[in-house]
Formats: sequence, structure tokens, C-alpha cells
Amino acid sequence: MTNGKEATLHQRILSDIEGRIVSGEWPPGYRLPFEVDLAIQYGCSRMTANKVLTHLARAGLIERRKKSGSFVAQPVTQAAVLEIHSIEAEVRSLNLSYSYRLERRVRREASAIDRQHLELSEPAPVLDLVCLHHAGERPFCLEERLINLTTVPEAEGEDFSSSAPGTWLISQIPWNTAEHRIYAQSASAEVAKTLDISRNAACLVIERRTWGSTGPVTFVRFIYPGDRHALVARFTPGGES
Amino acid sequence: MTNGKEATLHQRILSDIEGRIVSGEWPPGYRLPFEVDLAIQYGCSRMTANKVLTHLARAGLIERRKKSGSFVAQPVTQAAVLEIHSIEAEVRSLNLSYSYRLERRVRREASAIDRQHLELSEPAPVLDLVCLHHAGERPFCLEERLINLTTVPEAEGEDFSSSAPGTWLISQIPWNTAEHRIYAQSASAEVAKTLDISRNAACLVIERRTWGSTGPVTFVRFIYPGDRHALVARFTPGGES
DNA sequence: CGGATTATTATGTATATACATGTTCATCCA
DNA sequence: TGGATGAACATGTATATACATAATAATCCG
Repeated sequence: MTNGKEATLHQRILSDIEGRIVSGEWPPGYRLPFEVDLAIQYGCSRMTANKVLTHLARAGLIERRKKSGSFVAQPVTQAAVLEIHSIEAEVRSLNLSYSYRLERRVRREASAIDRQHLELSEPAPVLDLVCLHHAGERPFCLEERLINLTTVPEAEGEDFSSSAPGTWLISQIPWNTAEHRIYAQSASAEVAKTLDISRNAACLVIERRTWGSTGPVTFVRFIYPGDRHALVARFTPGGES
Repeated sequence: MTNGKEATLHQRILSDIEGRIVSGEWPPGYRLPFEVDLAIQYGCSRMTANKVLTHLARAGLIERRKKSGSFVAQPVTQAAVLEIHSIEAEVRSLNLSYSYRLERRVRREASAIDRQHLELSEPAPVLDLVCLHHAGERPFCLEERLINLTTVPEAEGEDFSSSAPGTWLISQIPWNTAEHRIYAQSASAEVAKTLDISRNAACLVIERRTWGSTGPVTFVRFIYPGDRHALVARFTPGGES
């Protein structure tokens, strides 16, 4: 940011236009100069101008219409990108020591609820895990997880006694689709006891369902003491870089 | 998706490579063919192959190193894109009737807490609003908002008795940066009464701080009954399109 | 033999060019 | 006058080309 160091032509044009849009100098609905004119203004070829505009369109800052030109878009939805990283990394970033404990490990046939969680239509064997993550001395997060043994049969060979299943799974299933659900819930008696918080204290619950190329992989529920933990997300138009 | 309709060469190459990565055929760490080889394989120019790889790199699916080549990236962070849209749209998407009521509207000098929320270092006048959003007959969400009158003096002329301040603000401040904080909290006596839920019921709280080009714009806190509401986010590698 | 120098290689950026595609606007003719 | 036709226009996609840059491999020489 504001590097000063010689940026590429592409970057300079991009941040210049981005600046005009974000500052409000070019308000929503404003028609920006045509590609050819931008090319002349910045002393570059149309291809370069085109690339910049394509980039801005992908980022959602402008809308492009053939013949009509390119227009500054209306800032409709506030998109927040949450990076849900590993719990160990999260704890360590708080400068606390991290420890992990496996509380339960059961192999069984998927119950009706399990099948709902994993979006399974057929009966299947699952691995039911409960883990507790500590930050320093205190319990930090409770993890309840189901692993679909049909898609990840290798999980049966792992005992997960020393390392959390999340990181192991990432190395097994290279890329996947995920769906998150975030909500608040009062601690049940059991959860309160495990997390060492008072009964009915508000908890932040994050559920994640993951699919690989061969089907549902895992369903996991993270339960955090709500007052001690918060998800933080930042959104800047144009994003990334 | 799986359109069948004649896609562009760019799109075809992109989805082909994306498919290989997502399916695991090309696992993390795998070195994909060089640009020139891809160009030959798909019968296109190097520029086209380059564009595709650039796209994939931006999407986070691959990493590129000069001289060495392009490699399938490790799926490190699970990024979830939350689209935090307007409450009215949210309620209507549930097929419920929407109504809005302004509970409080006070103009005052920013208190110490206000200044902390808005990240203000200097004293400044603010508008303090409390609104209640209804879905059908029931209270849906409580909105507590501070508007910085230094950056948005026009807000003083608005009474917000019939329409929510959020939508009005979007039309005033064209583009902005936002920071979100999501956590769980037990309902205070006051909140419980307003939302018609039991005392100490878990609530989902979403705080948003917004900046425009001229400084802090607004701080808003949305309080939802936690059991009735959830944020849902989906993540697919490659994303968008 | 080892450290400095040079060559090679793959990506990064930019240009000029060409043709396709979808709109809008002007024109022409029944 | 109205509706079809086609020209003009702006973006979309693709190519060939050129040179810059960074990292590795090969070479040379004290």
C-alpha cells in the first residue's frame, strides 16, 4: 500500500481509478471514459486499459455494458470475507500456548441427525469425534466433528489423540466446497462444564459442512464462549492485493 | 454452470484446470505444465494460457514462481464470504412482511465510548439511533447506530422515522471500507424486553464500523435472537462467476 | 575447488493488431 | 410513417510479438 516503489503501469492505473471511485469523485452511475480514451489518458494501449477495467468489473466496482460504456456500480451488498483458519494458529496468534485433547472417538453408523448434518441420503459409517482446544490454561473451543468414512476411509486408521482432525483432513482432501453457519446459543449443562463457563452463557457456534469431489466429507461444530471470542472481518472495495 | 453452450476458450481452459485441481487429480504441490506447454495442449497462444493462470493465482488455487513454474496451492485458509445485505431484503426473502420502527433519535456530543466505537480521536457531534426491525409480527432485529455528523452532516436533516438509516447511508457514502465483528452475547434485560425474548437468551451480535474517504462514517450493532437467526456463507474454490 | 559471472528458462508486463459480439442510431424504402 | 437494414461503436476475446525480471543452472577462472 502507498508503496511509492515503482509499481507497474497496470497497478498505477488501477489504483488511480479505484481511488476516484472510492473517494466519490466518480459516484455510482458515473460513466467512466471509454477504453480508448483511458488508453490515451494514461499513455498505454487499449489492451492494458481493458485489463484494468476487467479487473475492476470482477471486483464489483464497475459494471460494463457493450456500446454504452463502463459505469460505477451501486455498492449494494456489504461482503465480508471471513478467513476461518486453524484453531491452533488462532490461539498462537494471541500469544498463548496451545494444547489439544481428544475427548471422544466413536465409530458408528450414521444416525438420522448425522445424516442430516452430512447431507447423506444413504446409511454410512461415520467417525464421531469430540475435541477440546485450550489457550493457555483455559478451554478455548469445543469441537464436535463427524467424518464420513465412505469418502475418507483413511480416517479410521488415525487416532487423533495428539493432533486435531481439521489439519489432517485438509491434507487428505485437497480442495473442497464448504458451507458455514454462524449463530448464537446458550451453553447446555454439558458444554458449560466442558468449557468452564456458566450455564446458559451465550456461545458463538460455527458449523461447517465440507464436500470433496467424491461427496460429503465432514461436518464440524465449533463452540466458543461468546464473550471471549469474536469473528472479525474486513472489507475493502477492490479487495485482495 | 455446466452450461454446454459454447464457452470462450478462456473459460474452457479455466474450468478444465480448475476441475483437475478440485478433483484432486492435480494435488497440492503438483507442478502444472508450463505456459508454453499449456498453450500447445489447448491450441492457444501463451497470452491466453497466461491469463488463465493469472486468474487461478488470483483466486488462490495456484502459486506461481518464476523460473520454477506454477504449483497447486495448499488449501490453507477456509475463506467464507458473508454477504451482509439489508435487513429488509433479508426479511422479505423469508417471505415475511417487514416493518420498521424508530425507537430513539438523539443528537449529542460523542461520549468516550462513542468515540471508541467510531475510532474518533477528536470530540465530534453524533446522531444516536435505535431502530427495531420486525418480521411479520415478531421483532426480528434490534439496531443501535451512531452516525458521525462531521462526515455526514446531511444526516441531521433526516428523521429516519419511516425508513432505516442503513439504506439512506449507502446512497450518501458511495464506497467504503467496513470492519465486522461477530460475537454472541446474553440478552440484557432491556434487549430481552425489546426483542420479546427471555432474559439471558443467547443473541448473535454483528457490529460494523464504516469509513468513507473523509473519515469514520458510522458504527452499527445488530442484535438478533441467536436461536432464530444464523449467518450462512458458502465457499467454492475459484469462486465468483 | 569454490566463488563470481554469465546463460538459460519461465513467468510478468505491455503493445499492436484482428475479428467477434451485442447495442444503438441513422438511413432507406414500401 | 413504420419497420427493416445496415453502419457505427464499445466492449470481448484471442494472437503474435517484444522486452523485463527473477531464479536456477552452467561456466569460467583464480
